[in-house]
Amino acid sequence: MDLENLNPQQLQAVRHSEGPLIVVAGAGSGKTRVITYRIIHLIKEKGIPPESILAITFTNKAAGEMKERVRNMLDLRGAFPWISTFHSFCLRILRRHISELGFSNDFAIYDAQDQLTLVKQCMKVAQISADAFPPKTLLHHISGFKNDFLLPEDMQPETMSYGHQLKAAGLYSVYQSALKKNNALDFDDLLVFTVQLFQEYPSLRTHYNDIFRYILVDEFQDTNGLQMDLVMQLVGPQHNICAVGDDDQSIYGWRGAQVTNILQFERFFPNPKVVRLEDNYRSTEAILGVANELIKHSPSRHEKTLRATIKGGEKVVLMALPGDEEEANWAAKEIKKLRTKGDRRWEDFAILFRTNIHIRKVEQVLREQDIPYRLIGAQSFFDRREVRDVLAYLQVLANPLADVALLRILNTPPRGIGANTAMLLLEHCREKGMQTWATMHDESFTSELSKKGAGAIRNFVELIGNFRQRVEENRMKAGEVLRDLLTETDYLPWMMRSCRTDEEREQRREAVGELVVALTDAMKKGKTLQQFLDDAVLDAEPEDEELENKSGVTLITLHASKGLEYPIVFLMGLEEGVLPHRRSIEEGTRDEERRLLYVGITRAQQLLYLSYCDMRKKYGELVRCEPSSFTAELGEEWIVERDYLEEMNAVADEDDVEDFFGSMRAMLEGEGGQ
DNA sequence: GACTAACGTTTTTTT
DNA sequence: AACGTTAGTC
Repeated sequence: MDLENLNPQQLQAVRHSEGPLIVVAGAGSGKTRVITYRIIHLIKEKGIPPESILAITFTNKAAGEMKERVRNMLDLRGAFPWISTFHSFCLRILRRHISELGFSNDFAIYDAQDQLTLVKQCMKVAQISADAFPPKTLLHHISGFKNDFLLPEDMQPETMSYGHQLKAAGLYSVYQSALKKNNALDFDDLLVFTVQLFQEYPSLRTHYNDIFRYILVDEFQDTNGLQMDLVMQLVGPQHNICAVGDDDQSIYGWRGAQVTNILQFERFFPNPKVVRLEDNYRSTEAILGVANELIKHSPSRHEKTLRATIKGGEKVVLMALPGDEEEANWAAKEIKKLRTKGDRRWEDFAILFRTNIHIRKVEQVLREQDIPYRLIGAQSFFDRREVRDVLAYLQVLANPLADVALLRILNTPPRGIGANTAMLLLEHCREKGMQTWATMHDESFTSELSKKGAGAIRNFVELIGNFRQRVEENRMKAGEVLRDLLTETDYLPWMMRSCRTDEEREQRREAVGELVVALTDAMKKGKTLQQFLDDAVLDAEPEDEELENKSGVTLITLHASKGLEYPIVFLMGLEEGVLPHRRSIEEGTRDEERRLLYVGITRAQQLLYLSYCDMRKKYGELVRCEPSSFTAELGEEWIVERDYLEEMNAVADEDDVEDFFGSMRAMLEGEGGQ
């Protein structure tokens, strides 16, 4: 293996083998390379069996990339390191062992929307007003409890002072038993139950300790308490843990991430070897100058400075604009100009924003200007209504207890089971403590209904039963069965009828078509319906090769941009209230917003444009904006401030002169002609 | 029960 | 501006 192109620090990290290792890796310091080389080094030079290496990342994208890189450097058949996200790792453990905790192994996973639906249901049961207590907030608190590994029975309401958290503590057990009744786990549960499993069954823990001799965790600054617990459990007595991260890039505090996990790593794993990667190979000196200047304002951090290996570079532009429309148009124009003059590809550009909502304006302008773009993350494929409907059908086929899914499709499309019947159904379930599916078979329930209602329920039960059987009988044809189902239930025609425009119709048809193809593919790969649904929830990016290969300008949120890099970056919306976000200002988490900006800046390789507006549309209304307070923290050395309006006026003046001569010429020519 | 129109609410970031 | 919820009508 060729280690010569690594710098001394990188080499140290790669070569270290026994005992805890922490790699503090600044942005663009070749972190991914170190991780990959380290894995390869362990296997090839130290003779470690690949399957005893576990690498954990936060996103599927990162996991996928790591797998890809390792695969390219390793021509192993069969044995391969286990590389996955925290959540999918836990999922695999739980699918095998969760029965020990009294759950059935075919549990469903609830995503954010499912969780919200369930919380709303629970709040109704517990008679909590959704007006006084926003369901989202309660859910957020429940998630907070879970991230601290607090179970419902650990709640101590008397220690809680304020209303929302207190209410959430009360709701927690209701929510948790509702999940259990639905045979479902939410995202956090995947971790909670795994930690619980290892806690209650030490032999199981030892078993996995024996399997995983070397553990590597990427983006360590983003681990929360629960994830730290899991890491501690997984790391056996040998303490062969390699944690890689950068406290300056900690941007998931709102999800319970604790920077102390990396800042005080030695508290968890004594006497770690510490390696710092401070040489940046990604960005110009100018871009790094701005980044370093900004992050100096960040309190309590590992002291470090990113050193530029690429000297000089164009100054970073800080542009003032009158409005968001102009901002988007300006970027579009600049991109077009740079592409032709600078011989760039569309893929070289990225537009970064604080929130998804802001991306829409840019998207619209790019479409108008015929600039191809790829939207990352924003409205995920799996968030589309028709996709969720179809997945709900599949979930009901896969898992008879999937109540949230069942209720979603109960009357979608309308089949005579209206609000009344649904209400009776729910009440009956609650009274008898029965599952929805079982209740629909229950004589004492159906006899309560009108003749019409009872008939509708009977038809529905028959329909689902019928298709469940058909899927069971022929897995390979699951795609076809799904298509039949959507036709026979009138779902597809019904949905098409409800579309207002042809474009919408086409999009929906496509989405459903893609889903059918994806299902068929998954079945061909030998996956179960269960696994297909797992992938849909946990890896919510569309598994769409077309989008992967699609060329174009990247539109992406700051959060989603972490770990990525682009030659030219436009970072928009540097306004007080946007970045830092209004909520962050209220909650006092400005420091995290600064790091978010830092992450954004360090994505840029060659050119960086920062911009802010005077006015921006908010809730469909024009609102005045202040430049972000962060703009004052960027230093002056590498910044050039520009004003769009002034430049336009200057250009207009030039145009006027041009116009004057033009009309003179026309006049003279006109005279000459006479 | 199904459909429509008006109303009110929403917005952080992700597995 | 866009979405979900609700009240009112057939």
